[in-house]
Amino acid sequence: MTEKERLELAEILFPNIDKTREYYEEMYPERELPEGAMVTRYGPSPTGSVHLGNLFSAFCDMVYARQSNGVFFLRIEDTDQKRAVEGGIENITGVLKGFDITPTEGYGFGGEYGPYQQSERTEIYQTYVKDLIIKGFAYPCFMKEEEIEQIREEQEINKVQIGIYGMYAVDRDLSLEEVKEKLANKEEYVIRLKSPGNSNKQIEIVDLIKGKMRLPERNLDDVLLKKDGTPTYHFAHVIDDHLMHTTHVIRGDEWVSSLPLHIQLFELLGFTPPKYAHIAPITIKDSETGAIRKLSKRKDPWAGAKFYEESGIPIEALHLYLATIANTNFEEWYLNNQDKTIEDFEFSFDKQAIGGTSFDEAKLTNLCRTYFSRKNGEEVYNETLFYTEKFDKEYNKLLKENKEDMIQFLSIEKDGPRPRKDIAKYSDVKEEFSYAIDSMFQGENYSKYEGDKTYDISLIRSYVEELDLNVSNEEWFQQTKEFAVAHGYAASPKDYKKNPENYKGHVGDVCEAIRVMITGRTKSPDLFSIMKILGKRRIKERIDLWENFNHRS
RNA sequence: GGCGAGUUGGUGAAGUGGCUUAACACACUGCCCUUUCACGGCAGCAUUCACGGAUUCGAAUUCCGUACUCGUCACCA
Repeated sequence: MTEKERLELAEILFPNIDKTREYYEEMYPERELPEGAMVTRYGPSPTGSVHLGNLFSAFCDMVYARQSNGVFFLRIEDTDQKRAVEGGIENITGVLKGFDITPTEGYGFGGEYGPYQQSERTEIYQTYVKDLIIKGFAYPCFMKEEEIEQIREEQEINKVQIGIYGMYAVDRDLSLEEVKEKLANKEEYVIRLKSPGNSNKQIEIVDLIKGKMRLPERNLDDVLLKKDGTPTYHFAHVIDDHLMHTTHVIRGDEWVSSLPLHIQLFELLGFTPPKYAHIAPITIKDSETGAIRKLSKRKDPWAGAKFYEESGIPIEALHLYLATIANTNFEEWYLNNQDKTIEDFEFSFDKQAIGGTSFDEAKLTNLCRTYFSRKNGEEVYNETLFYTEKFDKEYNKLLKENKEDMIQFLSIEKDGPRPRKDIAKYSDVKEEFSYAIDSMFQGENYSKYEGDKTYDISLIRSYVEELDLNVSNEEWFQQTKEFAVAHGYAASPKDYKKNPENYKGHVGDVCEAIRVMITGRTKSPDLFSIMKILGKRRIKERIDLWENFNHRS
């Protein structure tokens, strides 16, 4: 086709497109940003619930943009209406907010480079396609599905490259008359790229994470515009990331094989391609088969973003975990810089794992424990209150009614250099501090106590009579020791171990009896602190409770 | 099948030719501390980096081959 014919063809195909590329280039000028600022983007499809892997890539986008004073924008990639799910977009923005991964721009966040929803940008894509047709880099292809399938089979038999290219691209060189005729017959068509590539040649691509890669040049006539006039991912990516001035494309590594196409498209359109960073998927070793596979929403509860919120895993702890898988040196840095936060860490692409990252649940749990141990009682109280507001209304009410007590209990052993690590998630508070709320304690009684020891109730009663709660922890323990000795117990476990026959037990046994009676558990934070908060009256009530409970059973 | 990437202890992993008799963390085990549980301290936990070959005075690190794993080969993203 001559240039004149291509011009005519473009007008026939896109009569309603009256803008030019220059129009859009002018509309979306270069961003004015500081030197080295990265512009990243998260481009989810609203096709269902958000996966941990999506969250991870969004997290990376955020972190790199933030540390370089750049821009992190959200773009909804909804070019496939067949897969769209009702409420999908709201779900995405909701999850991002919930996880404190907040774009600085984009769908629902404002910005000058919108619309940030691909289904709203059809005209833009078509403008550029029209331009490609005029330049002879694209053409309408009328091939039917069956036809393509047949070619594919033939290619498989002949063991040649599969796809539409070269001699298989039968509509590549249709004359204007032929196109007009098919159009008149209302034949459906897609717009394909007229690829100038040669698959025997290789191109070298530098990926920020994976390093240098040699890939064959793309020689396939890929689809640019689908039958319904909407773009494919590849085309939309190139147009959008150019117009939105993305500097760093961070995405899953399932895209590396289409990289040559993307590069080719950028070149053909006369754009400078962005830098690419392809991240490996988060994997897991299947507990049954032992095979390494992608995290699956069906099999692994922690694959879905909802899981973290529901089970009460603090967002900040999850960020910590995402940071440790994002940069392999983060974990050690964080450990050595306890006073710093994620924002103080400088992430870099070359510290990012090239192979698949395995999900390590134990490590996440540990991170959570560390997180909680660094929070004071009031913070834990407030955050737990927030969590239960949504997921445990009943307990939420109790927490509010017992605020003063709760904060005191949650503050035990918090001020020292060795804070306790007994909470891993908000939902643990209820169980770990089950003794903190009277009404709950009475309700549950001692049914969860699994020990089989019997304790000397009258001994503990007389202990409580003598008990002085207005002394220091050291004095209290000294007095407890004296009490123990006076009643035939050893003052220390060591004494007891030396001559067990001389004693009924040791101080620890006395303390255990008290602990079990007033908390219903064999382990708890500092006993004296608990007794102080409880006060004598409530301690006595609980001993009565224990007695009644034991008599019944 | 083609193309690309990966393969280091129970786990996550550091490591880019000599400083590695393989860091760090988690888990686990033992001991210590201790009123319980934790926390903390000490010690143990890969003589070896998928396998085979090559280069080199020297390789987990470079090269070739094999195996396995993952990704991709749509008018889905």
